[in-house]
Amino acid sequence: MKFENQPPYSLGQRSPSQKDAGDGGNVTLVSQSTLGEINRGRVLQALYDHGPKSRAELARLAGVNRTTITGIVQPMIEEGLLVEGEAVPSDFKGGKPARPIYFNPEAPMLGAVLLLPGRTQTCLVTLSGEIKALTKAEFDPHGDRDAFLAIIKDTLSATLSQAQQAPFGIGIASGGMIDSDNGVILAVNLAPVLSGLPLVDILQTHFSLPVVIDHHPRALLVGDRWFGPGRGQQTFAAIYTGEVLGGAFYIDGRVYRGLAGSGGELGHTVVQIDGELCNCGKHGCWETVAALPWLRREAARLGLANPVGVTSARLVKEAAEGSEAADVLLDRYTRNVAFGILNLQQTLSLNSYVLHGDIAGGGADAAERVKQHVERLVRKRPNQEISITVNGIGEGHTALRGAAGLVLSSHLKLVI
Amino acid sequence: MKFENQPPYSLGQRSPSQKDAGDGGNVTLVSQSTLGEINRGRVLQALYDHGPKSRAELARLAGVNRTTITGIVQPMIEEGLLVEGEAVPSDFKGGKPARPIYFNPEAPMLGAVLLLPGRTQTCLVTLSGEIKALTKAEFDPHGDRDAFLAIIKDTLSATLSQAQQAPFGIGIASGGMIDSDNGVILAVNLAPVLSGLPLVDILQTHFSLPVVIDHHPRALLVGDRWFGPGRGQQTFAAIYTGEVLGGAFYIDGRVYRGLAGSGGELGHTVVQIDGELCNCGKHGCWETVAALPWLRREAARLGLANPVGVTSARLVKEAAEGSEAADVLLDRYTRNVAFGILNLQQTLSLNSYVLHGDIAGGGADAAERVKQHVERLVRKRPNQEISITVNGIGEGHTALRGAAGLVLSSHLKLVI
DNA sequence: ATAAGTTTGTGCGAAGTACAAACAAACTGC
DNA sequence: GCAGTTTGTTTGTACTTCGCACAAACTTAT
Repeated sequence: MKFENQPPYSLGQRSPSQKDAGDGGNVTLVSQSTLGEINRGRVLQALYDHGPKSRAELARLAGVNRTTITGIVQPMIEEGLLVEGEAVPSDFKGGKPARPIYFNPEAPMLGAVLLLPGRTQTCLVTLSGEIKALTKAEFDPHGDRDAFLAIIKDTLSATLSQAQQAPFGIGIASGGMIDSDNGVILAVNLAPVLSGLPLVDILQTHFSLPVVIDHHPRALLVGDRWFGPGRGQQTFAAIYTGEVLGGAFYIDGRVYRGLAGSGGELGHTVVQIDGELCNCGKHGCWETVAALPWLRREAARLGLANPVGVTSARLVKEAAEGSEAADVLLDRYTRNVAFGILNLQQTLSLNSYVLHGDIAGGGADAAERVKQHVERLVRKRPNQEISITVNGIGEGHTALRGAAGLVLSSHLKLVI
Repeated sequence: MKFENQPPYSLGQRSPSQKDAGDGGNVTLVSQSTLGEINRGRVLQALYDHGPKSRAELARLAGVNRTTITGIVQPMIEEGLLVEGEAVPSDFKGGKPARPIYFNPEAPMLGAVLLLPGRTQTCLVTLSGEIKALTKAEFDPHGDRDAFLAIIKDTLSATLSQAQQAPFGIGIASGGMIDSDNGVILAVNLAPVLSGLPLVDILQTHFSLPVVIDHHPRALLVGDRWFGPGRGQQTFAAIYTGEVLGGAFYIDGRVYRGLAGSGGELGHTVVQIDGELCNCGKHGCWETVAALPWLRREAARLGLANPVGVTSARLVKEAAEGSEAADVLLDRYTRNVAFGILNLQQTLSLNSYVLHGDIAGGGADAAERVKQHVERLVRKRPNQEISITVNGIGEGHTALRGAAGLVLSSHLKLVI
């Protein structure tokens, strides 16, 4: 038959942003090789989420045949990524003892770099999250690009020289605007030396290792996911407050990036249309009312001592000691933080938020205040409890583990 | 070896919302049957996105072997879902003529229901998007549940009786708060008779057909995706303005739902912390400044004639005729609409927005104004153009096609 | 009219991966 | 020592994609 007299297959006009892709465009079939990779990644992810497990336990968790699991894990045992543990006496009457499987401590490690304006840290991270060979350095944020590259290469070389074997790759967490698809630091206002730097290509060429980069809040999220309170969760968000405000989300088992890593600019969502001028040029951004500059300016207005040194941790402490001004300011600040989380919750229903940075410094008390404000604002849904926690691990360490986790995600295909 | 002396595999405490799932929890491996289903769905999706294609063309698009495509499509031709078209003379010198493949016009159709307060429409939709057997009915929004169920069953029966064979299933688009996982209408403020109704189970039992339900803006999105300006796109959003404001997003090839369909309550994200009281109980929601109530109240304030009849279409027309008040009001209104899109863009970088409802009634002019406001507010990223279009198809028809598309998504596994 | 060249669609066997069943190994309790 | 149970391994089957060769159907040149 002829395919004529059919209604046009696009009944509305196509929008201009995405006309037909070229050959081999967005049609992706899954091959059997890909199937194998997907399943290997999911087995490894299950070990991250559930800890050491035997083949039979993994088979039960996945609802598949024991021989399927053996077929998946045996090659990884043989190549040294996984190792078999000692037999565990059974909980049952009789029964062959189970042999749990987990990551080989002698497997290659992961390289990690944290890039902050003017300073950098590098380290190695084991597959189970231990940090080794931590090295720190400083650089001139307005200095010469070649000088910076020499410093970063030297610092990384010092770190990598302490590994017995080549790591799987190097992950980089950086502030600023990052193009994570092309591995380029687009702009860092506080460290112009970094702006425009194709750091991934440079380091890949220099070290002959895979290199991945993402921006700092997303690295925090990945750190939460693999080694912190997000472990085993399918959906949650990381929110960072400090001099600036940022966030990232993990949705249905994937880090949300948006096009070229541009998603998640939460600090510049607007919560007060006619609010104060933001440094991005707009008015009333969430960052203008939920970051340290606002907090310190209000502390000065309320007459708190040494306002430039005010932090959430200090306010929690002073409120506990009876200071009403501290209590009032902390309440207003946590309410402002809550507005952005409310908008995120209304938009995406993530239900679980991990706080980092200054607000995390306020501990469980600050988190509980934020949670109470969010619950007052969000319309309740059946069976949907909102969780707001803090990541109690030191800031640099979460970001470094997160940078390492970027390598896990891309190299071991732990996330599909 | 023993797995002792290892760092605890959760270095931070887990947040309380999602402890370890039960057996068979969130570990999902992919089997070869699933692989086949995924690939069949992707081939069908490619036909939706690209129109009739031959096996060789599909193989090129997907980057796989021609025998792979033959193995996938032949069973669907044999079972009547697809059909081979007439040979198309080659563009080349020589070469066997290609046989394009597309949906069989005699394949089963899709059932669709649109549920609005007090009225309903049902129809059949062909796989290529034609609407047939459209039936309308009214019901008492405060009436008796059994009376309503009788009306909906009768209306659907009338529609389904005009199909030569049983449709694939029935999709329902409804206003209000919907639990799309369990198929329950949780609450509809303007039609209390629907609140708490497990409509999916009721209709599945009555008609012995698969039934799916989702809320109205998401059905609009699905309609855009399969049959409208979203066709072939991997990422875009649908925004609906009217008496209320709502939206939905399609991200990386999937409809975003959030837990039990709760994501996407865009109307109740806050854009003005100390703004006017919203009917949800909060202050300053996007809906309070970007829906018809605000528009009509401001029209009255500005002294426009017949303010209760003001719409975007009317303002566009009057502004074109020289009314400065209309022009000013339209500009303020499109700016308010732009704030919510700005926040969505900052959060998710969707880049492509399809407008529905009243704002779409303002046509390309209103869309262009919204776009200009958004572009003034959003910080430019390299290679990221923002597109804002309107879906020019009649409102009811997009939603009905969207309801039908819900069946496509779930029954034919066109979206993974 | 025939042959060369090209593209599409089909047939056949190989490869990769999961599944089912049976069996061996390793235990507990009687 | 044997029955019962669980874990891990072996063997063969099933499903799906891939590679290669060949048939079919055309255009162009001789």
